Amino acid sequence: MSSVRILDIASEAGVSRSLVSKVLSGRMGTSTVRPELASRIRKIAQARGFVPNAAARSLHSGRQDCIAVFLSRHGTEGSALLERFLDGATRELARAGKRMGLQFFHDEAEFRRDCLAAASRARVDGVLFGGMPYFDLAPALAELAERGLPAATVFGDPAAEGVPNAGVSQEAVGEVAAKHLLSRGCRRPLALSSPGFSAKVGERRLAGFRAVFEKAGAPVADDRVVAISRTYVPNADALARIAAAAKRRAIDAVFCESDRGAALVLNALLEAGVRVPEQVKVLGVDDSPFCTLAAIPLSSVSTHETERAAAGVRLLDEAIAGGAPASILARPAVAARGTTR
Amino acid sequence: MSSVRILDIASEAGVSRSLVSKVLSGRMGTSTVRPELASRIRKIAQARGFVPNAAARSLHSGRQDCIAVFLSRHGTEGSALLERFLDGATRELARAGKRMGLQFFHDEAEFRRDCLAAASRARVDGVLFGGMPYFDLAPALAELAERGLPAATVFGDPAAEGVPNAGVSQEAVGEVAAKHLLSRGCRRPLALSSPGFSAKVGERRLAGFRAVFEKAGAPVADDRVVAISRTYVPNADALARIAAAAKRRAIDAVFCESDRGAALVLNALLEAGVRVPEQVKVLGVDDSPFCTLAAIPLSSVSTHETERAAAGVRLLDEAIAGGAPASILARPAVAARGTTR
DNA sequence: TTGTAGGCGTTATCAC
DNA sequence: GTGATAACGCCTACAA
Repeated sequence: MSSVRILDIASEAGVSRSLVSKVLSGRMGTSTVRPELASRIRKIAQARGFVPNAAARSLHSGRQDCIAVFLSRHGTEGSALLERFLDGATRELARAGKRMGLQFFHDEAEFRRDCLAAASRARVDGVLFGGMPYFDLAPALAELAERGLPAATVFGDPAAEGVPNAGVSQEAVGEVAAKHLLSRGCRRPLALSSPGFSAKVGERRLAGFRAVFEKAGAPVADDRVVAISRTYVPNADALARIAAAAKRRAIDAVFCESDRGAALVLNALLEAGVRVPEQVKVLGVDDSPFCTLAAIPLSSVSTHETERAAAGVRLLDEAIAGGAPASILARPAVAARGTTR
Repeated sequence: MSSVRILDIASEAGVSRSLVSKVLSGRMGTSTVRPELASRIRKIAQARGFVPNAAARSLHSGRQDCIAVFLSRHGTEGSALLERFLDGATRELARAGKRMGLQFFHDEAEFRRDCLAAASRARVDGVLFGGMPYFDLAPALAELAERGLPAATVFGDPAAEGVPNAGVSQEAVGEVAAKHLLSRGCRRPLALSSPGFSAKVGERRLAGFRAVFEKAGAPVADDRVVAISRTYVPNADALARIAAAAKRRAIDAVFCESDRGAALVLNALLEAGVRVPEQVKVLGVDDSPFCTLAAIPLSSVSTHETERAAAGVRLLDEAIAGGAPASILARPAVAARGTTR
């Protein structure tokens, strides 16, 4: 019932525990074994389904083989952002046989109370952050560093100096979006821009977007940039103005900073009798699962969340191993669907 | 840098390790301490930020304080099912200071290769299942039992005898849906029914649905039941037939077994010029986040995934502690929105 | 080529 | 009231 130990295998094989340990780990040190004895030991271990006790191994190694994973849920409902993050992260963790202490948080208070309290070297080897933070994590990251806990982030932009991040170029998000719309013949795009969080995500995406259109000889005038709130969703007022602009043919595309926003824009356009994509094309960001369920399947810029999460785990592992890994930057890509056909 | 140990506190307080351990754990056994000494010890521990070493504690207790969480992703993209599951499960795990080994799987092969291999008493104390399984898990559960690993499931229906489940009454899903539509004046509903998995989820939801309408004197004729595939999504053909039925006023409501399906039905109806909800009401199941993003906000039956996941963790904990917890059954509830206004 | 001894940090039993 | 000691299972330097 209880697990098989090295001692059990040693007894059955009539050898010492150390020999079994060495043979099974493959690290013989200064020792040697007769090949036949080694294979007999391995066979017994296999037959009895030996798996090393995680706690004992951790106690010896001084590692917990467990990382804390803190995910901000801010503005992520339905975007599958977290699900994709976890898909990538767990794949990488499972490969390494590591465990995790997963916690979600919605705001700073919750973060300090529930998450930070659980981050100790006596429980985890490091901390991985994901989701969409909307408060400054720098102080928390400094506190973790003080506790000797390595950290890594999977955010669009790095959260603090010295903390490796598996990010995505925000300028590139705007650039690939613009290039895609240009290739579809758009010349008068409207861009929804949110202030985002401290790193000015929105501004930089917008900058990339505008730069491409500018270079193509079709600069995006200020009256075709609509500021939206931090929730990345345009309000009724903004939607009405967008629909009106579309009706009078002042715009031929809408680039939204989120799929939620894009879905709402799409609905508003259709309701106003605007034909999508013939008259106006719509492009979102995140490549959310519900894109395929929209009245017209929604095109969207993917920021490769799954792959970045896996990369984040690897960055953290490097840091835990004592390295000083550099942040990485993923290239976004457009998933083209009905709204930009 | 490295964590503070009991030994460190004992040195500072000028007492033995055992005394510190007893005082901090509050389990004094046959011992006693002077209150002032106890509080001095506690103060030192607090000041130095003492957190017991998880590995050492596990080694002593024989527990890993870690559970395996295996989530089937089958048919869950965008439904937020997994996200909600994890929200509930992690909250409960964090409360108990437990870790988890999370793994996603898509099919049986992946499950056997990636998940089952990681389930050992030497690594985890038990196994929790969630998501939507679409193959028979009974053999796997039997194998876990053989390994002495307790298991619990968070499925609609129990997956195997003797494995506690935090479920939801499938009949009740149909019942609350029917009652809701009845209360909105519907008398000629159409029901989309999928074969679901082995436990005949679809049939039982349908049975509950029909029973309520039958009792209300408006039985659901067979020609108003449309069978759909296991993916819970109607194909183009089915959508066309539904729209046609709606146009000739043969139906006044559509009850879908999933929000994905409901979203597609809604789109098909609107495209065919059917007014929703005036002419036909639409009701889904799962209360997915994208419900609020549909052309008309989608009403949906919630099966309380978050709460059930938390309950699942508690069931598993009971089983790990040696108990034989009974399965529980949640009552679904309707989240009423635009499509059943 | 094989075995012994000791330590990782915590807890529980028992002796003082 | 307090402390010494052994045990959990694994790993490794060192002895034989």
